[in-house]
Parts: sequence; C-alpha cells; structure tokens
Amino acid sequence: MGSSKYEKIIDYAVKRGFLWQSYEIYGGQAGFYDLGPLGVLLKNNIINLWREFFVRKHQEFVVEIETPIITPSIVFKASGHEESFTDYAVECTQCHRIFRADHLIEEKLNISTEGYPAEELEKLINENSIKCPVCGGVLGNVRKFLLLFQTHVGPYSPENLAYLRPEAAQGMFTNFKRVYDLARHKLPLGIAQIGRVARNEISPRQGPIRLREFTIMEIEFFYDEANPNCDLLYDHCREEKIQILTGEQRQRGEDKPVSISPAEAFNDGIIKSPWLAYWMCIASKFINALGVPGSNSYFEEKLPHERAHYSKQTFDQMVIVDRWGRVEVSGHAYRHTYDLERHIAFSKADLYAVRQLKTPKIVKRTEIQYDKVAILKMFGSRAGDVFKVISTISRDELLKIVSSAQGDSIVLNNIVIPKSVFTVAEVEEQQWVERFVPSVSEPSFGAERLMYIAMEYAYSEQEDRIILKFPPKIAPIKVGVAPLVDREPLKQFARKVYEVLKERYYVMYLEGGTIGRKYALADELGIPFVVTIDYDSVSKNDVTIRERNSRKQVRVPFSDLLKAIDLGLDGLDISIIGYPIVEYYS
RNA sequence: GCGGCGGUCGUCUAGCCUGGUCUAGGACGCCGGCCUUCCAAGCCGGAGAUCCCGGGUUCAAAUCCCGGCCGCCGCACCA
Repeated sequence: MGSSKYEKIIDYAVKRGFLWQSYEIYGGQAGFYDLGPLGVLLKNNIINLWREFFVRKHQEFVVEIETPIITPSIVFKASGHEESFTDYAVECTQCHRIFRADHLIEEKLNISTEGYPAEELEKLINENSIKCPVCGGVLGNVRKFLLLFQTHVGPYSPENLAYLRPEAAQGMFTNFKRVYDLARHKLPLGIAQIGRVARNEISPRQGPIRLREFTIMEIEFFYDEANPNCDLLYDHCREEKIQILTGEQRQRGEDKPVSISPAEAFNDGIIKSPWLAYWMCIASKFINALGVPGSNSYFEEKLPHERAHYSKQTFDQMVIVDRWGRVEVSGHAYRHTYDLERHIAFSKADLYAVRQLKTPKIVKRTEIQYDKVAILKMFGSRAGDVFKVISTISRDELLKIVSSAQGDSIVLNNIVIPKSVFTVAEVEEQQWVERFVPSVSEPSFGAERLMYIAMEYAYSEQEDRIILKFPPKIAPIKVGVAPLVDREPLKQFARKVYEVLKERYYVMYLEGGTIGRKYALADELGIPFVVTIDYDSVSKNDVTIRERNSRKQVRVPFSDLLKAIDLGLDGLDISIIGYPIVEYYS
C-alpha cells in the first residue's frame, strides 16, 4: 500500500498534534484516539459550526440539551437496543470462521429467530445439524456479542445494570415532555445534543473513522405528521441540489446517485418525511462548509435489512474519501413514533403532544346524571348517605350498574335507589384538541469522522510542502505572526501584534529560520493568515497580511489589522477589500 | 475473533537471513548559537532509541524460538 492519502493524513495528524492512539505507553488500545492541541481546536470549531447550522440558525424551534452517558438498562430495554444491539456469533470448530448464528438459522430453516436467546439458537443448530457453510465443519457454541458497554450504578447487583449510551437520542426522548413544556407545546420542536457515546465494536480497524468511543451530534426533531409545518423545506431547499442513491437504485445494482432538490425528493416520495428532507438539505450545506464540494457527497438510502430497528427510512450521508472510496459521516433516520411509543409503554409516562383541531371532533358519549332534588325528596334525612355512596363510584361504573340493572331500582351499599332518579342520555361533545405521539426525524453526525474528512479535503501538497487549506472558520489556528527576521526592532513590534491578536483568536508566533520557513510551517498547520512585520512596518506602523492559499499579501495599517483579519476569516478575499497588494517574491 | 505480514531515536530507515565488531549507524525533523530584508538557504554545536512487551535458547539476543500487545491486509463483524 505504501503511502495512501489516508496514511499521509494520519502521519501528518499525529506529527502535528491533531490526534494519536490512546494509551500508547501501555501499547495502545484499538478503537480509542486522543486528541492533541490542534485536534481539540479543530474539533471544537467543527462542533461550533454544526451548532451554528443546526441549532443557532434554527433557535426558534431547536434547543440543545445535555444528558448523561451512563444510562440505566431499562432505558435501552425500552429503546430496543438491549435486544437489537446484540449479535449472536458462532464459530466453526474446524476452520474457525465466524458467522452470525441468527442469520445462518434463518437462512437454513427459513424461520425468524427474533428474540431467541443463545441457548435456543444453539439447540436449533444442533437439532437441525446445521454445519459450517464454508467447510462443512461442526459449529461451536453460540456466543452473544452485546455492542453496548456495560457497567453498574453503585454496588454490583443485577438491578443496577447500566449501559454507556450508543447514541445520544434516548436522552432527548426521555426528556421530551420537559422540553415540549418549555417550548409551550409548540411543534415542530428539535432537541439537539452533542456528547460522547460508546459502542463496543468487535473489531474496529479504521483508525479514527471507527471508534469505540466518539462524539455524536444529533437532533431528534419532533413534528406533527398531520401538520408538519415544514415551509422551510420549500423556502430554502428548492434550489439546492443533493445527490441521492435510492434503495430502489441499489437493488437494481446501480451506483450513480441522482441529483435532485430535497423539496422535490420529498414531493416525489423518495424521502418519506419532509423534515428528514429538510435536515438532509442542511446537512449537505454543512458538509460543504467543511470543505467538501457538493459533487463529493451523496445520500445513500439503506435497504430494509440494513436499517436500525427503530427506523422506517434511513439515508446515510457519504463523503468520497481516498482510502475507502466513501465514508459515512451522518445518518438520517425517520424514527417516526417508535421511540416515544416504546417509552410511553415502558415508563407509563405521558409523552403525548397535543394538536389543535381546525374543526372540533364530535365525540358521542352516553352520560348518566341523577336528580338531586328528587333524591332529597325521596330520602329526606337519609339523602346524605345516598349522595355519599354515589360519589364513591365513578360515573362510568354507575352507568354500567344502572343500565344493566333489572327492575325499577338498583342497590348500592344496601340502599335501594329507584332508577327514576337517574337519567341516561347520549350527549355530543366537541373536542378541539387531540393527543398524539409526534413523529421524529433524526440527523446524526460523528464529530471525529468529520475531523478526518476536513483534514483529507484540506490536505494538499505543493512543491514538496504540505498545505492544509482549511476553510477559515474551522482552521485550528487563525493567525500567524512573523517578524521578517528575528531581530529587533521587528521582534518587539511582532510581540505587540501577537498580544493584540491573542485577545480575539488562536495565534501562533512564528520564529526561527527564514521567513520562507515560517510561511511553510504556517501553511502546514493550516493557518489562513500570517501577519508579517518588516522594516517598513516599524517606520510606517503597518503590517502585511498573507493569505495562505493564494500567497497574496496586502499592506494594512496596524489600526485596521483586526478589521481586515475579521473580514478574511469571514471568507472574504482580502486582496479586494481596499488595501494595496504587495509582492515580495517571484 | 481467525489467518498472513509487520513493529529499531519524533519520522523514515541501516543492521536481522549468516548471534559477538551495535556503548545500535544515517537522513529529515527538533533544541541552542552564528548568519538571514518575503516563501522549508548555509555553518557550528546538542539532545533524542524500554531495538513493542514478557518468557525461553545461548558464554553472548535488535538478530533465533514461544506467548502477548499494537498495526496493516484478507475473512467475519459493523443497530
């Protein structure tokens, strides 16, 4: 393999302090990576950009919360993970190949093994003498792989079983009622969360792409299926094109995505939920802002057997990468009412939303009433006892007793009450509200994968030097400060510039070697702008700003420095903002 | 988890087959000094290696053998 782009980038990332393998001094542990100083800056910038796109720009109806990583087992029992996040594996005793036990049985016997324990699967294999499909050898014991990390809250006991969350989503579902109340019962409502999750992968072997512990950025977006209120899809995503490889296409063996606007895709029934379509639209713009051109990412619809247990439709957002061809950076799942319904069933909590109706719903009901005056007249001083006994039973029960009673009277607590005091009538009631379980569409991103993507798309080599062309917004270090030579009075001026910039940005003071060396280092670290102080700077009180990708330099008064850098970091071309362009190299 | 291959200063590597001359050599990078007015110049000096870990064979192990860890490739797995 030699040096693929992936290897170059990982080498670069380790060398420059973006990331490295965890617990190195003890030999390392697969599936875990530490972030170094630049890695933390890059990741935070990516996270903040995600926040900007998904939360801040939607703050009227998207809010961010934070919930624990450690989660009592009941939550994942309710969510279905305890059952569906498990794999049953069986090993051939002869050739040592490993197979999914449930898949083998389902294939051979054509039955569903959903929910079968390991012993049951093993019995089925033995009774039907299912053999290794490759070498025909005898199969060993069925083993259970639960991909959730387990722990216990407090002292060890089975009731204290807990798991590290494999997704942040359950924190949003379990908090739905509280946030819905805070949002004054308005839908649509998005609950966002950024946090660490853990999955006990059997064999993670793709560096920082497949981790056992990573940072997830998710929105559980709740809306009313009957009234999605998704104007945004038409306002903002009609022109925008995204690439979709549909499930139908994949089944036909096609691999060329179609270009379509998210709004169209929803209208054509390709995307089943309007909000799923909307967030895919935002996801596409977001990935673009990380430096990935639109033509290098697409959404791939998962086939039914590839989908998670909770999903009615899933699209994975794929980005073209050198090493694996493509890599999944986000998942867009139409979780519909699955999770809330399960939590309603398991917790008995009221996780319903309320829908105002345009026209009232007429509900017919049989109602029972009793004539208090008649009772007073009939029972005189004993009327109080009658009222008391009637009040102890519910109206529904009373209705049942009265309507099923034979003869002219009923007996309650040994008191004989004539039926004539009761009137049973059909009443019509108007209902202006209706309870329902909101539907959910979920966009979900892995932060570390995005870091890798950002690095791969920023990475370039020019004349033997490495340049990381990060978009300014995600560049770990924003500005470099370089005296042309490491001599006074340039050094003193440069230190002053450094102190001023430090108030606003992450800045690197570049010293040692020649100016060319300083620029080369800044380029390699992906620093978008270098402020250079030369001899003219000292006499004229100005500096030059060099832009990384174009190497263009403009000369700006010291007093305008922050303004100019701000414009540059906002993405403006600094050579066209009114300062003289200077050229010092051929 | 199985099989194949690999693991030597921060990085790349020499040495391993044919054990001793290896107190492990080089290059790049790093640190200090000199020099230096715009894109990795030059000179001088310096630091830096548990030879992945553990065990074994041997008078002697970076080198041979066994086990483990980690990585890569293939198989399997990947809600």
